[in-house]
Amino acid sequence: MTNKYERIADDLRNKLHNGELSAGDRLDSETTMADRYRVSLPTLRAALSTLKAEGLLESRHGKGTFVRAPRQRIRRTTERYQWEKDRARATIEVRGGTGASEQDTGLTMGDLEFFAQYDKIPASQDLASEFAVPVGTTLLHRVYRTNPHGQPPLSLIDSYLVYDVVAANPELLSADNEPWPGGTQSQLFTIGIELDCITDEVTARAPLAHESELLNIGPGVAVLVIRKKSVDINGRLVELSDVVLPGDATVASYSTNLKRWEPLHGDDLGNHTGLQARA
Amino acid sequence: MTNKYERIADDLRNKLHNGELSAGDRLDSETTMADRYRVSLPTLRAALSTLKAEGLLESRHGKGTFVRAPRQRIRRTTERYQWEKDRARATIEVRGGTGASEQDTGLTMGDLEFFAQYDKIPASQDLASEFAVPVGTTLLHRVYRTNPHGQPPLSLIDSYLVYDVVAANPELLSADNEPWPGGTQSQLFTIGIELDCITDEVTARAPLAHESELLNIGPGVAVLVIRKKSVDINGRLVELSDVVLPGDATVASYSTNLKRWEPLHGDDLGNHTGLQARA
DNA sequence: GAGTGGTCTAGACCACTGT
DNA sequence: CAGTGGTCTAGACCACTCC
Repeated sequence: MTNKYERIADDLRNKLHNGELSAGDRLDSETTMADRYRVSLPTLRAALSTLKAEGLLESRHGKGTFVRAPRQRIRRTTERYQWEKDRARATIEVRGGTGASEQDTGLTMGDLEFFAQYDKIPASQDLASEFAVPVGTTLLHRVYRTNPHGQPPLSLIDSYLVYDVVAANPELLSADNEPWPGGTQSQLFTIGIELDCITDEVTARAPLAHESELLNIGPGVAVLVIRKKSVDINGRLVELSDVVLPGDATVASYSTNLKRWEPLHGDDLGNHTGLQARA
Repeated sequence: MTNKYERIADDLRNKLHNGELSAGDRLDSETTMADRYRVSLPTLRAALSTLKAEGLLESRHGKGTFVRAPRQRIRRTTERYQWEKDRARATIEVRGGTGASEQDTGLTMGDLEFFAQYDKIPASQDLASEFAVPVGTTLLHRVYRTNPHGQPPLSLIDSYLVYDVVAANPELLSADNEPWPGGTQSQLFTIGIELDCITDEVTARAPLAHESELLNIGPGVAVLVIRKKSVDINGRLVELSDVVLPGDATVASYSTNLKRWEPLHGDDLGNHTGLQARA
């Protein structure tokens, strides 16, 4: 904490916590703050940039630096995986407006603008080993963006399938049929695939340049990256999605239900609650 | 991409991807690279800092800037929640060296140095609403750090319990009894609490200054934050942990098993696979 | 046009690492 | 000691926003 810019950042963080600065407020201009703290402009900007990375501040070019309102967090649960499976075989009327978007954002179609784009790519090392196919195997690559009405996207999704597998139904090869009623599991049903298990692998990292631009977050705001792996009832990975979500506007929720304890045996004389082992 | 520092960052990113630079390599000094790219030193440093934020580079004061070896990722699964519950009531001999650390890192005690610290705090607004108690209610605050043998910690854990609830067993009020054999669920068992469900709420953000220092990650490398909520069989939240993990060295894995489809009724004549609703 | 943040420069001094 | 990255300064010019 001997650094000037960390001290300034701490000072501003305090003002945010104790309410001296609150959501939407405009800070003084960079030059006036630099004067006030008696530091040079780049030093003050270093302080601001750490706060921007933490998602506390946001600066708008030509207007000023503002206290960021804590973003409404989108809750992403796994319940919809089962929900989607239950509807995958429903009639077209029931599947209705339920698109692939919902599967990964948890929002309903009515709230969303939908964008999808398909292309064919050769499997990279990474993807080839995930799908257990040779490197270079043709994959169907699907890109999804879902924006709530003109706002920046809530998620960037790159979905991959083995091309020869989905080619069994040519309707699945064109983005023109998106949003597909019932989502990905409904698409897979048309080629006889039933999912058994979906695993989310969650990591965090700094956004790439194009991600921070698309998601409209500062270059320092972290993103949550979910690699979603869909395995069918034969134990084969059939679909893989990399979902990129703004870290400050998302919470991924995962519940684990635990089995109830069986009654303990009366004749078991061990030490079940204490700290010391018996001699 | 018209910025100089982004172009430099892209150029270096390419060299990393095509193998021109590989893990452990030392880059040229900042002044040399600034000359080569014909930019000023601060500009070149801006390029490096974005790559450091992405976890691709790491600089060591006085030595140079190095290509970071992709960190071994620790896999954090939820299986150990059930595993821990199964052993919570076991004899002291069985619980053996299984400490609270394991619950949140997935490593075994043998690999770890253990640090625990307890104190009493009044409930903040946030925690009070989580526990459904009045603001200011006394909580037991437990801090855990678990280092693999002299290395930086893999996780920073802040655990909270309602003080009056755990006070039923005074042994639970002192860090001297850590690591408690069998972990938190075993501790809770001594005061008659059985867990029913554990929910992980996962978000991502930039690290705070002390977090990046403790975890030994650059100030830009994102962290994964897991708020783990343990609910007992009466539906009451009994324990809450905020777990901070280095984003580039962790993958949290969550599996959802799906129920098998029932056979479809033969008399159901709807459109189950096509795209068009029937007139 | 005045004020704002975004980018960039050309230096300076310090702290840390090796020999 | 020389070389490295970490911090800091005092400017400059540009792009954007609002009046």
